[in-house]
Amino acid sequence: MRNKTCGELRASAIGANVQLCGWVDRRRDHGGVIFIDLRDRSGTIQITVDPEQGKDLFGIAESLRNETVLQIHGLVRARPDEAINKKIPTGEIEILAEQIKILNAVTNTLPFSVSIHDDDENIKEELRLKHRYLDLRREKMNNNLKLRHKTVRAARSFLENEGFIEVETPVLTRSTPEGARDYLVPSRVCGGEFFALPQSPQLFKQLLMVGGIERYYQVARCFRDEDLRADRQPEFTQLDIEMSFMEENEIIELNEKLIVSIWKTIKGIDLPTPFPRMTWQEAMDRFGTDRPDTRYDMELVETSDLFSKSGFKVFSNAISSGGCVKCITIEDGNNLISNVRIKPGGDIFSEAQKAGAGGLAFIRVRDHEEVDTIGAIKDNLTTSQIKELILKTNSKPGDLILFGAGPTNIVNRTLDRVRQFVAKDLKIISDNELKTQWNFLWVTDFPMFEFNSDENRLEAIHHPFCAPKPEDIGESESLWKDKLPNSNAQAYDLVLNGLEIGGGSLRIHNSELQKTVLEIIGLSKNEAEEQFGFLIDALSMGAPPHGGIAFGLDRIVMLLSNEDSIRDTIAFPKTQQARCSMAKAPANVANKQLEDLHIASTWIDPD
RNA sequence: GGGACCGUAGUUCAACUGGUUAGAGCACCGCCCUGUCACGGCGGAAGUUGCGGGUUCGAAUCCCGUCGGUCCCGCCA
Repeated sequence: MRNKTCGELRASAIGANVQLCGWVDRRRDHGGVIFIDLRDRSGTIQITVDPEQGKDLFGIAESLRNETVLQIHGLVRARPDEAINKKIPTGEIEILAEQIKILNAVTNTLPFSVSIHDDDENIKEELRLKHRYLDLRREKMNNNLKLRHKTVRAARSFLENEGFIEVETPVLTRSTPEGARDYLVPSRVCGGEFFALPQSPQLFKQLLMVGGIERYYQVARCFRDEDLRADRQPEFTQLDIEMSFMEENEIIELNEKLIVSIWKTIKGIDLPTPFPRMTWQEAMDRFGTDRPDTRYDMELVETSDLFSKSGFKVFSNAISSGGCVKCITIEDGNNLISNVRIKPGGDIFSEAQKAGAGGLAFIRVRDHEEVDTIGAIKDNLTTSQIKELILKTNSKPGDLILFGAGPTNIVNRTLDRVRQFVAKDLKIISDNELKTQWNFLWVTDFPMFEFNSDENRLEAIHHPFCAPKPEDIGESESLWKDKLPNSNAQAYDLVLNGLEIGGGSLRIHNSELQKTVLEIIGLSKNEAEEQFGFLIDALSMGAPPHGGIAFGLDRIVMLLSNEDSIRDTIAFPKTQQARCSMAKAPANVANKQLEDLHIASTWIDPD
């Protein structure tokens, strides 16, 4: 149908007869001469329709509307000097139309403009999702999908060179107790039983290692039936990787190279390596989170020593009951942030509250080591304490110091949140830096478990297949059960600008150790056997040491394309109600279908 | 499950503390225009103000409910 694309033609093609296909991006009708911007995936080019080419041709050109699908036969010719458009790549030339065939007319009113000229227009997402096919035709979305493809291709090509093979794993699998809520699929053949869609191919990729694949990857669709966010979809894509006979450091280094090659391909950037690394403990101490945004400072400073004997009860009580007092220093905060904002009712105060903090103490540093604060604090501060605080926080006159006091996890959560809120609010990183700075960080040495107080049991931080640090559990099997709860895992997350973009670990390849871990998270022997028996069996039949990682592809593409939502990187995403407003899914099904599946709905329509 | 914000011609927005005929750009329809490129000019059509209820002499505006969308907490790696 075509022998050239719109965007590829240049002055070198002058004199050629070409056939093009595409959409009418815009039509400019001068009565005598008509210009059509014809658009395809590659770009746009101007089609000129001259009345001298005949009434029929001109009549067709007059009837065209935006987004009409055309096939054009024409002659590539130079534009007159004064009509050259330097703003577009094809601006030196135009196509003199000799034949226009309407491949498909637009008979419906368009819900929004697709034209590249309107690409920055603020179209409601509701509409975009309903008519996603049109939305995808827009330049921005078209480019995002191309960028996504290039990202995957770069990963595939890198992994190919490193000896990885792509293996598909089942989408119909079994439900497992840990982690997110499963999407379930009733089995017709096995009445009363259900498949679950995989939250990740975790177990299968480990079993591929036991199967001697040694190096596996997959662009894997994963499903989690939890509430949505801007960066969370019920179905999302992981770049899933697993390898045998690799130590933690070797895995990290290889994955770092993978990321470097992706950024080189997509952005043309040579990322400096090695990426910085930080233990989980250090991340929590210095930033209050396991995924610190290291593009700016404002680090958390531990001031418990200073206030342990303070007469300010909020501080001293926090410490005596096992918690801590930490603070962040906001440079020039005295000018930038008013008391209204950090006192009850203020926006910064309520950020702290949302994190669970009871309050948000503050000290304003003035000249000559004087400070301003509330009376209750000031009355209990000695001159030497002030001196030490200023020294410790490295603060100077004009700075505002904000305090969190209480249980350590709440203090960390609070100050992390306030730190991010203030950084965004004060534009401590400029909009430009936000989009051009790539601060990668490996966070390592996660604890194996954390206590779930609701269920009164230990819970795996990543998942229950992460291997502990060998030095933490020792050689003696009989001590594992006691040592494991306080062990760290050989687990690592890759953090980029405060977002987790991947995470992985070495896996347990010893069946006894695996049994012990399952026991610690509260599975009985029977439950462990029932749910993970196949894994434990496999581990006892010559499982190689192995480990891997999974990257959140949607998030990576979101960052590479400077989008704020992963929906803009997914061709057909779901709304926040996990609904597809285009296909109108989910939807009711016929009773017969339910009968076949041996299930009945308990749903009662509110109407 | 909870909190916040949003919903007005096809679309993007406007309409003061509630006030009588709900406006404008683009798109659409008609006419004019031979070098534009976000072409231009003249004219026209286009509305259950998401839906339901309430308050009021009077509701796009205030209140309640509901549906849809977005952001966030819980949840989720």
